[in-house]
Amino acid sequence: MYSAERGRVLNWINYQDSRPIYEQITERYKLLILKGVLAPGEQMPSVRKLAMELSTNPNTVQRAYAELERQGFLYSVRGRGSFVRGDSDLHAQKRAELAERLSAILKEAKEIGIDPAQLLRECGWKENTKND
Amino acid sequence: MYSAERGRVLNWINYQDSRPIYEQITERYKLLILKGVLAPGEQMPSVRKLAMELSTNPNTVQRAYAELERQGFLYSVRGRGSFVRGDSDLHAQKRAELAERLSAILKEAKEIGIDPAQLLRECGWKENTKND
Amino acid sequence: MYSAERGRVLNWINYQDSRPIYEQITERYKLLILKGVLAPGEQMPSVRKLAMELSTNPNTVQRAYAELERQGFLYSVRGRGSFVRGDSDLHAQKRAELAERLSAILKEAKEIGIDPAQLLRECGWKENTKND
Amino acid sequence: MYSAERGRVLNWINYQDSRPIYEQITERYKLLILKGVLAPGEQMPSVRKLAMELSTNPNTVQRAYAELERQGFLYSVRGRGSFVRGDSDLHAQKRAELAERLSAILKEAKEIGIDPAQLLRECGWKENTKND
DNA sequence: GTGGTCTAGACCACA
DNA sequence: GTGGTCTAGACCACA
Repeated sequence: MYSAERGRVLNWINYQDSRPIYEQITERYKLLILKGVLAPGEQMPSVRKLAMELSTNPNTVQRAYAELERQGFLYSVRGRGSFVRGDSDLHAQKRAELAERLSAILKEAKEIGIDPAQLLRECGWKENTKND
Repeated sequence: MYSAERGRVLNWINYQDSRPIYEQITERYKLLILKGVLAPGEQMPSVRKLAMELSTNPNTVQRAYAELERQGFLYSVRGRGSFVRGDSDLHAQKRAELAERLSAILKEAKEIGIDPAQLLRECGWKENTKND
Repeated sequence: MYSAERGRVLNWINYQDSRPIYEQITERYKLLILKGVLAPGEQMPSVRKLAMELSTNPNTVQRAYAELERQGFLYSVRGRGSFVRGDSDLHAQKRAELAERLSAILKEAKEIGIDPAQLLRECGWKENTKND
Repeated sequence: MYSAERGRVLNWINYQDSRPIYEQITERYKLLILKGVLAPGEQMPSVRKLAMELSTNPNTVQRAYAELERQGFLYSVRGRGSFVRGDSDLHAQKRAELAERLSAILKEAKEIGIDPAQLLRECGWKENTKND
C-alpha cells in the first residue's frame, strides 16, 4: 500500500469521470494532505513529472497545483518546486464543508418525508456506538 | 401559496446559479413530484408555455423534460403532452441516492479523522430525538 | 471619453509591462466595476470578443475572467455569458487592500527615518483640506 | 541583536515567500544600507560566504549583488569584493519611490470614491501629531 | 532542473 | 452563439 498511498500508482485518473481532470488531481492531493500522508514541508512531485506519470498535460497539472495553492494546501516557488503547506486550518475548513453537505442532505430528506434517522441507519450508522 | 407550490411563480430560475438552467428545472420538478405537489397522471405544463414563463429557451425546457423522462418521473404522449408518472419507486430511488451521498460523506470524514457523530451534532442533528 | 471608459479603446494592454496580460485585464475590469462604469448585472464582453479586441488569446482572457469570478466581481454562465456581480462587499475589500498597502509604505518610510507627514506633503496631500 | 542587525542570523530567507530569493536578499540589504547599519565603504560578505550562510545558490546571491550594484547601493572591485557605496542620493531615491507609491494609492482611492483622509486614519495615521 | 505565462487550436456542454 | 477543459508546444524567470 505504500506507493499507492503516496500517489505512485500510475494513472489513477478516471477519464470516464464527469469531473475534469484538474479537479480529480486537486481532490486527490487535498485528501492525501488532510490524511497526513503528505507531511507539511514535503515536496510535491514536479509539474512535469506528475504530468508524465498521469499521461496528462503539464498545463492540466499546473492548474491543479494553482488551485491547491489558492486553497492553502500548497505553496510553489519558482525554480525550486511545490511544497505542502503547514496544516493551518485546513481541517476546520474541510470539516465545515462536510457539515454543509451533510446538512443539505438531511434537509432534502426531510423535504420529501424521509426520516433522517432511518436514512442514517441505512447507511451503516449506529447511534450511541463506536462506528468503524 | 398554491400557485407558488405548483411552480407558477414566474421565473424562479436563478441565473447566477452555477448549475445549468435545464438542471435547475429538472431538480425543481423532481422535488415537486416527490413531495406529491404534482400528482401521478397530472399533466405537465407544455414545453413552450413553461419556456415562456421562465423566459428561457424551449430547447432548454425540452432537455429538462427529457431528463425527467429518462429518470422515470415523466412520460410523454405524442401530440398530447407530458405527464407525471404514477406510483413508482421514485421515492426508493431518491432514498438510495441520499443514503449513498450520506455514506460518502461519513466515509470522507472518517478518512481524515473527523468523528461523524460530532459532525452530525454540528449540523443540528440530535440522536434519540425528533429532529425538526 | 465614453468608449474609453467602457473599455472600447482597442488594445490597452501594455506588452512591456512586467505584469502578465491576464493580470492587466483583471485589474482593468476590477477598476471599471469598482468605479461603477460597469453596472451590476451588466454583461461582460464575451471571452472571444475581448480576446479579439485585445489581439490576445481567448485562454488568456478566460483566465482573467476566472480570476475576476473567484474574487467576486463576475459570475459566468455557460452558454449565456459573463456578468458583473452585484456590489457585495467589493468596496470594503478594496479599501482593506489599500489600507494595507498604505500601512506598509508608512512603515517602510519610518524604518529608514523618513517623516511620513512630509512624504504625504510631497505627493500633494494636504491635511485639513479638501484634496482633489 | 548586533549580528542580527548585520544580517548574520543564519538563513533569514523565507522560502514560503512568493518573492524570489534574490529579491529578498536585495531588499534586505537595501534596507540595511538605508538604515545605516552598513556604513559606506564597508565590505559586503563575499558571494560564496553569504550563499553558504543562506544555504542558497551562489548564482542567486550573485544576482542580488548585481541588482544592488545596478541600483547604486554597491560597487565591486575585481579581486577584492563588494562594498557599500558612499553618501549617495540613495535616500532621496528611496524617498521618491515611496512618494510615487503613496501617490498611486491615494489616486486609486479617489478614483473609486474612497476618502484618502479616512483611509489614512484607518491605518493608524493621525494628522497634526507625532506618529510612532 | 523548477514553476509561470502564453499561443493556437480542438472539442464539449449549454442556451 | 456562450463559457470550460484540454493538448502540444513555446519561451521566460529563477535556483
